[in-house]
Amino acid sequence: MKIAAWVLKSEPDAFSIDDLMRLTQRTTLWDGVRNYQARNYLCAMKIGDRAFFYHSACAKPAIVGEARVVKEALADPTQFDPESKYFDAKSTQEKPRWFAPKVKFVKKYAVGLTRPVLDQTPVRTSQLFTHTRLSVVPLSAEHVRAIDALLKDGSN
DNA sequence: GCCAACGTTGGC
DNA sequence: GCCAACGTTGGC
Repeated sequence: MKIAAWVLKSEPDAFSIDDLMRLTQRTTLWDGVRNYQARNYLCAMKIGDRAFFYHSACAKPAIVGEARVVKEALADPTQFDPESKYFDAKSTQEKPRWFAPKVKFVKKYAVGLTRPVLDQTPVRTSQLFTHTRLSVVPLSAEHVRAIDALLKDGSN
């Protein structure tokens, strides 16, 4: 599958799209990911790539907006910080295990694209729903077209 | 709060 | 290298 865009999942209680909007430069390092497949996807992200922001583990799981990759992944600093909950004793500066790209807020949707809505489109076949535990997921061009179609005729 | 799915760890 | 135990995620 040719990757056309990404989905970044976050629990809004921990870090929501509103939190991203409030940050200086509306930019953040997407750190703390500790899953190898997700890590590989983070490393594959290129500057300019589109990344949909998904709220998970909450009352209304949904794609709530989008961001854009502004810096390709570099060693995730939290893995070296013993104070961080993402500290990894097996990581070294020479051989980091975990990487984090930088993403910037692009927009928040007036109406989020909820699970039941996405389930009625080809997006249901994406790893967002077939590999529910993955927190970074690639989307195909078909998936992106389906999302754009929803955005066009909705209140967004 | 429950439960299913699944990734990770560690003993052998 | 297998597999059981365990921890975490995420939808409901």
